[in-house]
Amino acid sequence: MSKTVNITDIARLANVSVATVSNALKGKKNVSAATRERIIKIAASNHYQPSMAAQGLRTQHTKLIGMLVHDFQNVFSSTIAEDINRELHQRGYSLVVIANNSKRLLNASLFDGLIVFNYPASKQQLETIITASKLPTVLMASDSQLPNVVNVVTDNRSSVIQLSQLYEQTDHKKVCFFTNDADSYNSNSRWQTYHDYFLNKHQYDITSDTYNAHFRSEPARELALKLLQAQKYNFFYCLNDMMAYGVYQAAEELNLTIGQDISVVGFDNTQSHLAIFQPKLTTADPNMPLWSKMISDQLIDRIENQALMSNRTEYVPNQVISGSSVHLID
Amino acid sequence: MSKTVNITDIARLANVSVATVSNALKGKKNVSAATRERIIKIAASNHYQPSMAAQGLRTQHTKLIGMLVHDFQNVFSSTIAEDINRELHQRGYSLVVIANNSKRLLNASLFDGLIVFNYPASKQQLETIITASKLPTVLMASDSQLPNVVNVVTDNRSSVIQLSQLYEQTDHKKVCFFTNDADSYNSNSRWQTYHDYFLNKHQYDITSDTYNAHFRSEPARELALKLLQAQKYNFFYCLNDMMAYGVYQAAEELNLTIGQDISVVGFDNTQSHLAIFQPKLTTADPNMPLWSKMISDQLIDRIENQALMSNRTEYVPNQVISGSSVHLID
DNA sequence: TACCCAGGTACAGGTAAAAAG
DNA sequence: TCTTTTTACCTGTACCTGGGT
Repeated sequence: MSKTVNITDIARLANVSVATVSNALKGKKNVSAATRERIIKIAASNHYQPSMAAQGLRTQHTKLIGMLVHDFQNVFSSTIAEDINRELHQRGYSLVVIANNSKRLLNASLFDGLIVFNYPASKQQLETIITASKLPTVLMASDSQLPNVVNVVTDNRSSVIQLSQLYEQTDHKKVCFFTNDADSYNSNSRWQTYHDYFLNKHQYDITSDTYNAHFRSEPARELALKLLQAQKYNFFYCLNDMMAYGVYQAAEELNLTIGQDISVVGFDNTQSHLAIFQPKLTTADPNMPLWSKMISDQLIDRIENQALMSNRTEYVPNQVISGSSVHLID
Repeated sequence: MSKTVNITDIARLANVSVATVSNALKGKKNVSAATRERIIKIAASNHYQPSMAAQGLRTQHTKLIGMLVHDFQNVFSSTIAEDINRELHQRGYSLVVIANNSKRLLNASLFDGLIVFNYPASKQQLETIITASKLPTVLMASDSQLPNVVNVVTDNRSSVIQLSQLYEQTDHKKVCFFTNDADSYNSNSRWQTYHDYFLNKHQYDITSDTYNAHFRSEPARELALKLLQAQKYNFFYCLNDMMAYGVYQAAEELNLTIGQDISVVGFDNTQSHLAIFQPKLTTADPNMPLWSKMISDQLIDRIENQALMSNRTEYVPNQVISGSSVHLID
């Protein structure tokens, strides 16, 4: 393991001071063109790379953005990390993804900013972590009011309303709703909108037809199995796609045809390289590219321009994707 | 954004030198119990966290392991990152996942070690990156001979032989092989074993019945569609599961029943939260928990014990999972 | 006086080793 | 010997000084 070459080595090789090397490589203008050329050449041929630790220590920033995920596995089948990474990279930042059990890194002045994705801690716990980290932060599924936090969330409302309207175009009138735990932002915000819509438009309170399937497919499958066998419902509003998948499985087991015998809608347009909704699921697409861009922009604004430190919430417009999982009458 | 509290602040509050604070918090024994107690209490109540940059700069290590992935999406669809993360965390290291375009971090003395997962660069390019980084490295799909590299790879040979033997138990004798590009370690090593087996056991050279579907499902689907329509083959040896999925799709489009009309085997036991092989695919399971443990152990040995710097390759035993995707005769 | 270019120095926040009480 | 402090150091960057034109 040969010693890493540092700025002192380059200075010696170029017969200049370390300050001049630093100035030359950082593009400062108090260096003659000739000297700069020479230094750059020497640095390159010796594969010199400044130490992040030294740089970070001196400048107090690292150009590193941390993305905290609950665990690496379960996190996404979506492209979100990839999209955010691309946006940040374009702006000169690097994204690093860390899991739950590496929270210590958040308080170690390693990152310039923080993105929290799908983190299933309670809002309270999450806010403790963020406050301790003192980092400018973007939350992707929250309505936190912390001052250094921007919430960039999918605009649940408009899609839920569109999905609700399908109820008026089908003869499947026995509707139920599959939700997540009580502290889930997306579950709450979607459910509330469904609730208000059905109450106002149809004088119907959906509360007693709401079931918590934890945003996961297996609990949804079991629940749907029971409910379908009892013939209690024929329209399943699932507040995310995973649960819709559970309903698909249950239907298959009971030889029911989705879009014919029962209707199902999801949310999130969760895609997987393997796999698939057959027939195509009607769901809401969160517009990942735009979402990613808004996240990056908001976060970098916070980092580079402390003026904007007030809390805010940004809504990412999304769009309903029509499949054939709902039985429409004409 | 309040100033982060540093070791000097704690020293002042505790009326001791910074060295004593450092010693107390790091568990060094040259500090009295009373002083240590007091310092720990003060540090905790002020949420003091040492700066990684300063620590890393001084000690020349960070307890950070970088995992380089081609893109985030395909890593997170398996349990491997999560498994490795758990192992490393137990040993006092943190895993951070970075993508392709953050390679600059590898040369910045940020990581103590490097894990490369499924990185589709040529062996040559990969070795350049690793050499430049000067980091102890574990490769998960390679037979690189670099001195600071350990290859921890799935033991393709034993599984391939077991899968080959299915040929003798079926009446689907028209076999073909779906591979990846020429520089893929797993594709090559699996194919070579198939090739040798069929040549030795059946005096049959599989070369002209080999097709590159790039380890992806879509090319495999298209290829299979053509081959099935031509009725050229009825047994598809896919060198990974993605391509097997493509064959499943093609079969469904042509109303062929897997395990009945045609036989398919895969490799890797790729699981997805959504989705699924119907009927169950016969494939090889890589034993992720063991694989993860071997990776962590090997890497940490390299980092902490420079004595072991010679190159080596470790094989992770795996196991064939029998599904019903092969039509067996009794 | 002004600018150009280079070097000296303090410093970021810790830790290891030597010195001292 | 036991504690604690002093000093040097890790590797860069920001700022200031100063000679030359």
